[in-house]
Amino acid sequence: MTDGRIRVRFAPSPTGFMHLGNARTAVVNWLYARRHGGTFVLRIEDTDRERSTQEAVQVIYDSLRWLGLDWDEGPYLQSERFELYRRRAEELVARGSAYRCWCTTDELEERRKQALAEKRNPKYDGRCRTRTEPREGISPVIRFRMPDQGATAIQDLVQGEVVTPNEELDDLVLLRADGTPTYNFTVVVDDHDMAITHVVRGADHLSNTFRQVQLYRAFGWELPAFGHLSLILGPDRAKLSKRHGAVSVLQYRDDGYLPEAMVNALTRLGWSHGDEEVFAVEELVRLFDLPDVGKSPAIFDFEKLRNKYNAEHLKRADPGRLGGLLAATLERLGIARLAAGDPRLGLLIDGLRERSRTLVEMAEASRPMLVEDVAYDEAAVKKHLKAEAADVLRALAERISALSGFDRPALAKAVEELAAARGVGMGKVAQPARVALTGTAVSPPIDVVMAVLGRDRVLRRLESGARKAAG
RNA sequence: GGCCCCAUCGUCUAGUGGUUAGGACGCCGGCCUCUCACGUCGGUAACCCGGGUUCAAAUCCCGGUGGGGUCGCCA
Repeated sequence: MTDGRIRVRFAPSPTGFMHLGNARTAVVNWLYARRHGGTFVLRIEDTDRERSTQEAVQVIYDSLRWLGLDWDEGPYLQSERFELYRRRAEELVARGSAYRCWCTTDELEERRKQALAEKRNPKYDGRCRTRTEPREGISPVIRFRMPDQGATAIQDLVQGEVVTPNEELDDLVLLRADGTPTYNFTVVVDDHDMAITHVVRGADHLSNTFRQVQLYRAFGWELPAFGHLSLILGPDRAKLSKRHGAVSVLQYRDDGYLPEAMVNALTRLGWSHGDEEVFAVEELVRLFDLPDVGKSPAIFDFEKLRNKYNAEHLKRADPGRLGGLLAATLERLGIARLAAGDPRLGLLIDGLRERSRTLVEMAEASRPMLVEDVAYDEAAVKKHLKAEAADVLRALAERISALSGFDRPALAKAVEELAAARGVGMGKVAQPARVALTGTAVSPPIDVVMAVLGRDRVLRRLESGARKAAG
């Protein structure tokens, strides 16, 4: 169960927001490390200096922290390790496994286009493999000499055995003309240097893996285990991308989702545990394992995240913690500022957690009970604040003002007793009261509404409602 | 186009040769009820197609079809 030697890493490139696919990869790596008592390493792959930004690095930290995925090592920044990669590249050149190439990007682009037009494989033709003299005014790249015979096989923890012919692999660039290293090179050097035992990433990297395997061999390094997770697809069945909208992890935080719901939903793509669907993070740590992950791609079901995972985790979350989150949401939405210990928070959580699917919904549902003025819904007024309701509301106000306590049981009792005294059902009292108190026909139980509002507001709103009903 | 991967309700999935093909989200209806929810009961809906193998195939094999990934001096 515990293997301290297991080392996994999450190695995103900081080129924008962190989307659900990256998040899933991070979650799986983290769960795998935690389950096996291993080490979770964070490495930022910022070798592309054009596209990498400091803000995007911050987004990665924020996203991981929000999800609760703490890392044991790092963050390592590849941009701080360029000298190391350069030395490694020269090492390969010295061994004859890599060579300098003076072809320009324009030339390559031209050949690629032509190959595609002739329906040939657009791989590098290897014309610089034997060239030794430089070309005037062109700084060369360093290319890896890929074997062009045979085949490369990998044993993948998720995908099983996958084999590809080596003629598919072309001589990839290790170092660009400006001396900076490329992804396929740094990933191998770093995974080796950082003693990564399990490389777990998205299946979009599967075809790169064959190239990387050849790099490991050229260096004479031991291979890590690989696990390629099938991709998360958008509703159109294409790889999840910006086009699909609402795919940034932090967007879910802002939309009122709980991180554990997110982790739960992401983990359940391709993985299951009998008929159980809702898991606490600790349960996932105990139950989740890589070999149990299926390999068919999955479409992320945004509706189920909301209706099932988030709704369920909202019901299970600690009320105190939820109170804090709700307070923050109320403030952010400009609805109200409630102090941490405000007793209304507890009442709102009790009254709303089972009727809300997100924190934002909860905050919006709290609004009528927290703001100064009642916003009357015309249909609700028309239906429930009829002439005969005026009397009921005044009678209720009378009972409320006579109350010595102002807690939920006392308030519920006041409403029940009024209904009984009048020989009518609860609905005849509670519905007009609900509209008078909140302006709408839908709210948490009436005792909760009154407890949150407080005596003064209740009496004031009951009177306003009565006047409105009387016409 | 080459190479690689995938294929059970609309979606996430259970299933590992013999099941009335199960669960969940959604949708529809009943019950509960101060509204809305929650809960609960019931319904709707799937094994991509074609060949094999076998007494028996959603399960194994082959082919097809469909979908996806990848083919950068991006990661």
